[in-house]
Amino acid sequence: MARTTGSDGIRTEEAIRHAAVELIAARGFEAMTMRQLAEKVGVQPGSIYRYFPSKGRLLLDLLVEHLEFLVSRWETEQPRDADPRARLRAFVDFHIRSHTLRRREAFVANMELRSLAPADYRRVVALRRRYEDILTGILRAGVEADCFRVPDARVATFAVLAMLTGVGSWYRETGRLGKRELIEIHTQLVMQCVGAQ
Amino acid sequence: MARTTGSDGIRTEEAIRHAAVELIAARGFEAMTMRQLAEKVGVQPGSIYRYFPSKGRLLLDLLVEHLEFLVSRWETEQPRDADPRARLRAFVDFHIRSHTLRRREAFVANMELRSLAPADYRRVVALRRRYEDILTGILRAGVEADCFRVPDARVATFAVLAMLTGVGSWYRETGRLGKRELIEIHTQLVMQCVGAQ
Amino acid sequence: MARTTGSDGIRTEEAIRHAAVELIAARGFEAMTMRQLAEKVGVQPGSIYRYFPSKGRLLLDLLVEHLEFLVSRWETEQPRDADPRARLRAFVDFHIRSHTLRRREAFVANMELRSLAPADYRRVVALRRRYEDILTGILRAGVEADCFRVPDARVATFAVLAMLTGVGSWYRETGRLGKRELIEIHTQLVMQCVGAQ
Amino acid sequence: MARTTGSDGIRTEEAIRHAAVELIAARGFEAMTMRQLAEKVGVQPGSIYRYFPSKGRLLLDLLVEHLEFLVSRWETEQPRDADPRARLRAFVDFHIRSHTLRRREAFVANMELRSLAPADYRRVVALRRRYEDILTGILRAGVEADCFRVPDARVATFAVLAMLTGVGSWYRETGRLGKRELIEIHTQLVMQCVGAQ
DNA sequence: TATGAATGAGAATTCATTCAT
DNA sequence: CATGAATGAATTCTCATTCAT
Repeated sequence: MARTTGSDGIRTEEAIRHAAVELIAARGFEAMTMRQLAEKVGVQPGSIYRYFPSKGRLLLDLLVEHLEFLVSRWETEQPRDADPRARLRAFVDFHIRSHTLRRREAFVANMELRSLAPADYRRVVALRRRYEDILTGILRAGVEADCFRVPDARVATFAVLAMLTGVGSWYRETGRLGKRELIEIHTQLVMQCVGAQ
Repeated sequence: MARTTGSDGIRTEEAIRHAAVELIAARGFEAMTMRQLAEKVGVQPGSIYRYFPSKGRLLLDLLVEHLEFLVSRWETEQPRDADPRARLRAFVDFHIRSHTLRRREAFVANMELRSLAPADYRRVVALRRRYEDILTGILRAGVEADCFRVPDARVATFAVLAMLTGVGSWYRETGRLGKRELIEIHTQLVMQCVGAQ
Repeated sequence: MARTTGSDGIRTEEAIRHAAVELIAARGFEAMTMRQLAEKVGVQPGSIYRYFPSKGRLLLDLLVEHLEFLVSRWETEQPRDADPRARLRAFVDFHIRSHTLRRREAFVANMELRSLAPADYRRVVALRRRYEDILTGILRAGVEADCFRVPDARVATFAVLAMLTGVGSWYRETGRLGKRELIEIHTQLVMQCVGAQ
Repeated sequence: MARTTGSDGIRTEEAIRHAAVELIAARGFEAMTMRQLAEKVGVQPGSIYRYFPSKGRLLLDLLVEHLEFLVSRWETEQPRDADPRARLRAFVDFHIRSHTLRRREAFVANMELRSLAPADYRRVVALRRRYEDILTGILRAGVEADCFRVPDARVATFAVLAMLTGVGSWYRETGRLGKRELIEIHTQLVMQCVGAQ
C-alpha cells in the first residue's frame, strides 16, 4: 500500500514525535529502537527517515522543541512587573503546570541530554541555560529587594529546579495529589526554601 | 595485554566495577558496550563474564552495592537520639558527602533504574525506598515536634532528596565551591525549605 | 522544483539519460541511487518511472543506444572501398572522435556490462561484438593483402580496442593534448602495432 | 559453536580476501554484499569485521596488496642492466604472467578504483603511478637509445598498459590460447607498437 | 505529467555472549 | 584466569519501487 487514505505528512510527523517521547520516557533513548518506534506509529521503520534524518536528530528536535516552548511560553505568561515574590510564585506555578502537562517531554529533556552528539549537546545546554537564568534572575532580584534569603543564587537555582522538576518523575494524573495541590505544596516549599519574608 | 603477572581475580573484579561506573556515568548504561568496558579494564570482553554473568547483572550489582552502602552507613553514622533539627542537619551532611565522594555511583544509581530488568527494578526500588524512608521519618518527627512546617512529608522528602541529589550532577571537585561550602549552603536551603524554627 | 512550465516528457527523458550517464560514469551504476538521479534532474524519484520501468532497464537503454550509435554511425562514415591501411586510419579516427565526444557514454558502456541482468548482458555483448567485428574485418583484410603483420587478428582486435578505448578514461578536454594530436599519436601507435607497411 | 576446531585467524582472513576478490571480480564491489561474502567464506557476516573494519577498508587492502606485489616483484625480477628492448620484453612477460596468474586481483585493481573513498583513492593511484612509471622509464630509455619510435612516451605507456591489462578481462585458462602463446603474441604487438628496431 | 507518502526488503555494522584452548 | 575466534540476533539506515492524488 503506497499510502493509507487520509494519512498525511504532518500527521505522521506528529505521530512519530508523540510515540518517540513516550518510548524514550519509558525506556531511554538508547534503549528505544527505530523498529519499536515505527511499530508504535504504525509505519515501516524506513518511513521515519522521511521526517527525521537520523535517530539522533529526532532526539535533538524533541529537546529543542520542548526547551523553546518553555522559554517562549514563559516570555508570554510571566508577570513582568510584579515583585520577586509574585514572580517566583508564578514561576513555580508555570513550571509545575508545564512539567505535568508535558510530563514526558520534560522528563526526556532532563534525562537524555547525554545521548546527544557533542555539538547538539552544546546547543541544548545553551537553551536550557536560558531557562535556568530566568529563575536565577528572579532569585537575585529577590535577594536585592531583601525579600529572599539564599546563600548563593546559582546553587539555589539548581536546588529549586531539581525540586520542581523531580515532580515530573513521580507525578501520575491518577495519584493521591491533584495538580492544584501539587502547586500549592511546592509553592510553600519553594517560598520557605528561599527564605521569602 | 594490560594484565600484570600476579594480579588476581579480586583486583580484576574491582577494576571492572570501577570502569563500569565511569563509563555508565559518562554515556549511560545502554550506550556502554562490553567491549569499551573490557578495553578500559585492559582485558578481553569474554573475561568480564568470569565476574559478572551478564551486562544487566553487572548494573544490578553496582546499584545494590551503592544503595546498601548508603543505608548501612547511615545506620552507623546517624545521631540516633538527637532532635529532628540536628538529625536533618546530619542527614544533609551525610547525603552530600556520600554524593560527592561517590559521585558517579550516586549518579548511576539515580539515572539507570529504568535499565534494570523488571524484577531487579523492584528490588532496587525497595532498597531506595528504605533510604527515602529515613528522611521521611525525620521530617515526620520534626512536624510532630513542631519544629518543621511541611505541607506533606512524602512530597517534602522527594523535594529535599531531588535538591540534594542534584548536586552530584553538577559538582566538580575543581569547581567554584568546596565540599564544605556546599554542605553549608544546602543545610541552610533545606532547613529553610522545611520551615525549621 | 526545477521543472520549468512548458517542459515536457521528451525533455525530461533526455535529462534523465544525461544525468544518469554522468552519475554512472562518476560513481558506477550500483553506487548511483535513483534519488541522486532524480535530484540531479530536478524531479521526484517516482517520476523517473514514467520513462524507465526500472533502474536496470535504464542502464540497458543507455548501453544499447550508445553501441547502436557506434555501429550505425560507422556504417555511414566508413570509407567502404579504401585499402586496409586507409580503413584502419579511418577507424582510429572514428573511434577516438566518438570516445572523446561521448566520453562518458563510452566509459559507461565499457565498465557497466556486468551490472546488466544476464539476458540484457547477452544482448549488449552481441551488439558490442558487431563493433569489434568491424575492426577484426579490417585487420584480416590487411593481413591477406600483406599490408599488416599481426600474429592473431582476434587478439589484435582486443589489443587495439583496449588501447583506443583507454583514452576515454584519462582524456580531459582541458588536458595537455588536443583531440587532433590524440588522433595522430594513436594512429601512429596503431599502425605500428599492426605492422603496417 | 564458538569456534570450529582447526580454524584460526590467519586462515580466516586469507579466506575472506580470496572470496572477496572472486565476488568483486564477478559482480563489482558495490554489488557484493557482506552477507554474500560471509556465506562464501562460511562464517557469519559479523565475523568479517574482526579482520576488516569496514567494507571499504577491505577493498583498500586488496588493491594496495596487489599493487605493492606488482611493484616489489618487478623490482626483484627485472633485468636491470639489459638494453631497452630486452627490458620491454621482460616487462611484457612479467605483466602478462602476473595478470593471468592473479587475474582477478588485477581485474579488481583496474575496475574498482572509483569505489574507494577519496583519501584511499589518492593513495592507490599514487601506487599505481609507480607501476606505470616503470614502463614509461623503459620507453623513454628506448627512445633516447634510438631503438623505439613513439610519439609520446606517456601516451604510449597508457596504450601499452591498456593493451596488456585488457588480456585479463577475456583470458580463460581453458581458452584457445595458452599463456605462452599469449605472451608471444603480445610481445610482438607491443614491440611493433613502440616501433622497436 | 508529476508529486509525495509510503513500503518492504535488504544493506552495513554492532553487540552481548559463548567456549575451546 | 584469560584469550581470541566466532556467533546470531539485532541495530540504524538506505534503496528501488509503488500508487493515490
